[in-house]
Amino acid sequence: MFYEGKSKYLVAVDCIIFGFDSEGLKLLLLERNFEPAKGKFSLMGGFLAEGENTEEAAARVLEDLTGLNDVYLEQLQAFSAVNRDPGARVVSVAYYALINIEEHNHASVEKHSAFWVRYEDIPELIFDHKQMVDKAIARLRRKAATMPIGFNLLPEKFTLTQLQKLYEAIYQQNIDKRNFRKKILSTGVLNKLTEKDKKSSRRGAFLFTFNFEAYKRLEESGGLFGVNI
Amino acid sequence: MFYEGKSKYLVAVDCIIFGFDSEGLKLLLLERNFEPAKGKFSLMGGFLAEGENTEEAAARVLEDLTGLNDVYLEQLQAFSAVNRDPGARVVSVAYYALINIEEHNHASVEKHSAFWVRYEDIPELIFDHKQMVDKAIARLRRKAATMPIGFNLLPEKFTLTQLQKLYEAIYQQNIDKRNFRKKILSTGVLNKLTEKDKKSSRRGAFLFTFNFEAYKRLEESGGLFGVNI
DNA sequence: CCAAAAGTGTTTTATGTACACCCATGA
DNA sequence: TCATGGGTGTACATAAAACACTTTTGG
Repeated sequence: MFYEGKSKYLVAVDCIIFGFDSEGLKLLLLERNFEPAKGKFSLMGGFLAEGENTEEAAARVLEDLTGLNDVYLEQLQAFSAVNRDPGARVVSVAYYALINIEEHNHASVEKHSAFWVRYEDIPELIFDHKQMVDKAIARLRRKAATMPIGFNLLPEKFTLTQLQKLYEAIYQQNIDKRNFRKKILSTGVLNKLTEKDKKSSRRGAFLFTFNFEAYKRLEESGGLFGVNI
Repeated sequence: MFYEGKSKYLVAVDCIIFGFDSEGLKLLLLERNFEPAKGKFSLMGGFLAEGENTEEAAARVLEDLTGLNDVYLEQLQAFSAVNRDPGARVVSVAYYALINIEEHNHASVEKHSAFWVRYEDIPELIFDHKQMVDKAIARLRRKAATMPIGFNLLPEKFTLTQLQKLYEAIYQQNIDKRNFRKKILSTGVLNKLTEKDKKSSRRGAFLFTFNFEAYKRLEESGGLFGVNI
């Protein structure tokens, strides 16, 4: 038989979980309370179970940790270096997730001894998890430049200033306010509400929601920027 | 022990092998001479062996098939649907490769009952291989728009017309000759030789080689197109 | 009345796009 | 001498980037 004699491997998923709040872009990390690498910092992961695919495994791990389902989840790639995990040969498929940091279940996070850390302050991570994070941020930057996926990191209603701060956090650079507004409004993916958010200023800032239909149209037409040959 | 009781899986690699010649963009496919799906068409694949990572496995599979090593090889992603392979549960990591179609070993290819097929004429493929091909072409298009990776598909020395035909094949659309030359030459990644290729015209066309140093510089500065926020 | 954030337009520059003719050569 | 592919430049349109002031309002 064709498959006989072939080696089998443990298959894991690891999740690079991005969040965003007033302090900036953050990652959800674990302090491992088990061997190997107990006490070190890592991404949240888990093993693939028989009845699920890796995306389902990642979603399961994510829901277990944050209480959230239906989050933005995208596969990065597989990591398969022979000794990447010193405890056993494990092939890991990395996923990155964008979640609304306000909505997650704090109790679940604490139960796992997980914590949010600013992107600028990421500690040393075990195995190849740093490499996964670097790939994830690169992917997020590329993706956010062509599609407005950043909305997944914000509450349902948000101000343009919040959205701009998010983009500034993702790209780690300042953006001109006028140009940013011009550009993002020209895409038509935002609905302006009559409601204002008065938390951050006396004058108040208009709230916006995300327009999913416009997003789909944008996606079909190839994104914010067409492919220039 | 942490890893105990976890299921293990067969891990495969599948290669989407792109080639290019005067007829256009092509894919190297196999007619399977073994079950399951004997007689159907598929990508070239193989199982992960214990001492190698998936990239090495893909390179091994590729060298076995084409006689080529040191080819452009990039991971697409893992495919892990539970029933993707009806013969067994197999998690497959897909790689796409860009090879110089003239240089491959024809004997090896024939030995595997493999054959080149034009991108426009791809037959029905087994399992999720069509999905892999679709992802691969999308990735190739995106990548080729930002980095001049197309050179991997051409001989060492090539004419601008050849290069343009390659881009036209990748994007399946015509490109204006003057604009294409302006743009590609402005990147500085081409070395113009004094030598001419006289095969395709009486006048002859100047040959170019690829400038790897300029490529690296371009890569560091974020590609042909910067990220527009 | 003032501090603090919200909101708004115009000019300049760079990049992309459309478009048509002459050149060199071998047969 | 002519058929064939090689090679070139300019004008227009669109998009990005730079840049500073006015508005609102709660304290």
